[in-house]
Amino acid sequence: MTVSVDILQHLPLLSGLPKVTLNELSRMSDLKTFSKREVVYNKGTQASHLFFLYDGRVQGVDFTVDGKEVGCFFAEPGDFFGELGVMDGQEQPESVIALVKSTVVAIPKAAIRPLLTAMPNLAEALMLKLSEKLRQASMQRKILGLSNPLQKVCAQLWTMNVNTSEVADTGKIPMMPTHQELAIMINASRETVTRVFQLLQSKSIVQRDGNDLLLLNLQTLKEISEGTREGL
Amino acid sequence: MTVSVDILQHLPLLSGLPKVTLNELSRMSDLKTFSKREVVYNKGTQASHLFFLYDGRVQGVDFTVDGKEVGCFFAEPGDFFGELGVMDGQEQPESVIALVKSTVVAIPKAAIRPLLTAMPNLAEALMLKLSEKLRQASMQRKILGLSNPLQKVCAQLWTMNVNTSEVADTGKIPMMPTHQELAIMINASRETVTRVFQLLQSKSIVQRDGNDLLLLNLQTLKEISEGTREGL
DNA sequence: AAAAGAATGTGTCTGGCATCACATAGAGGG
DNA sequence: CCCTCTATGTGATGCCAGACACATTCTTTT
Repeated sequence: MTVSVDILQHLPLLSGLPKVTLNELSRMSDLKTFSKREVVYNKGTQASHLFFLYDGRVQGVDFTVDGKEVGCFFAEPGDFFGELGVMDGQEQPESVIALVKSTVVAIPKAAIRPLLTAMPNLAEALMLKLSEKLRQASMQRKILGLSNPLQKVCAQLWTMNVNTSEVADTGKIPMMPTHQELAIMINASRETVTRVFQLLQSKSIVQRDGNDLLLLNLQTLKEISEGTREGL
Repeated sequence: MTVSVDILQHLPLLSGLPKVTLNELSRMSDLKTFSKREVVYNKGTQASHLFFLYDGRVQGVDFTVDGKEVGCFFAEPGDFFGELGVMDGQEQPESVIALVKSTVVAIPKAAIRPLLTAMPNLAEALMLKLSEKLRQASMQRKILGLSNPLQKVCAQLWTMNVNTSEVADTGKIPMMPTHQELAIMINASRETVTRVFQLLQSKSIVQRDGNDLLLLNLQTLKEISEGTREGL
């Protein structure tokens, strides 16, 4: 029932807050660990907390009535999620599931709401974060519009890439999601994703490295995702 | 180079502002008319204004490299758009095009930004609006995940419906977009949308009424969109 | 009223992806 | 180290939505 101030301070959204506020948040917040596959919260529930991913990876998912899964977003360490229910008081629009063992900071809605009006720069920061989320949604929408699964996968990998250096021609995706988890993000079948990966590996564009995925040729990856480079 | 205070006041986001502020905004803002098909702003440009749709209907669109159009959102009177560029200073992620003759209020970025920090309740209102947009994006994502075009169309119509009364079993979509414009929203071909409409009309679920579309049977519409009602 | 241009309607064909059905390979746990 | 479960790999099949090619209707313009 207490999260170290140090941890809170390293969350981008909260880093600008004064010590005294952080101390208060620290007392009210909670650090929870979720094992692989565990549900952080369910679609349709009322939001009681704002969540920050401290470590691991979670995925927002929804299910169609016929049982098909739809992937909505991935969250990386530092990201927050579950904000919609906190902001507008409506139900959570999707469920969130831990893809790997994950550590999550949960801050009660009641602790966050007052800060939004009291601290203008927090409101500003949140605004920026929401913009970022909207941009990501927009990007994901474009990926879904691609006709070719190869393009979809490459575009998705491109957005997930964390550039190690600024001018690197290689990249890395830590704690790479499974084919299935990727598939529901780009609206494709698991098998199709597997086949695409076969191709990308055979062309030395990507390479597995334990739990991580190495992107060996970012240039080509990008070109494929953009529909250039017709010759595979 | 002036928009009447009355118009500004009727925009949901601004309705809570004090008279003096509205007066100031009024002086700096601009009321522009766009004819059908006209571009409000282009993807990739820097945002100079925050836009509010006063009348008509606009669509956010993007293009894939191979020329295919992707529909991102529809905006209805009262909605704002182009906010991302204003908020984070990045490029506009998509182009916005008037689907019918539309009237748009353009407020300079420089006039809006200071208000966000000065007026906490405006910030709050904006936050809510951004949440709403995120929810819409989430909803749209789910529509794209549906496997059946019939379901997609029905789900899209369902989200576009403006309920005339609260317990109505019929609805209406004013200034109905064309099949093509719908198609790019749900990631389907124009012909497929046409065929779906043939079916829906033959079953008396929808009916054209000039520029509007009447939804004659909301119940069935919803059931189809949810995958229930297998027998057409 | 005529003509041009949008929007919609409809048939045919085909390719590519989902689906199913397994095989194999890893990972984790006792 | 064996066993179980999950993840990945791979072929065969079917089907449906996209692409193309027009016809037709509706709208707008002059």
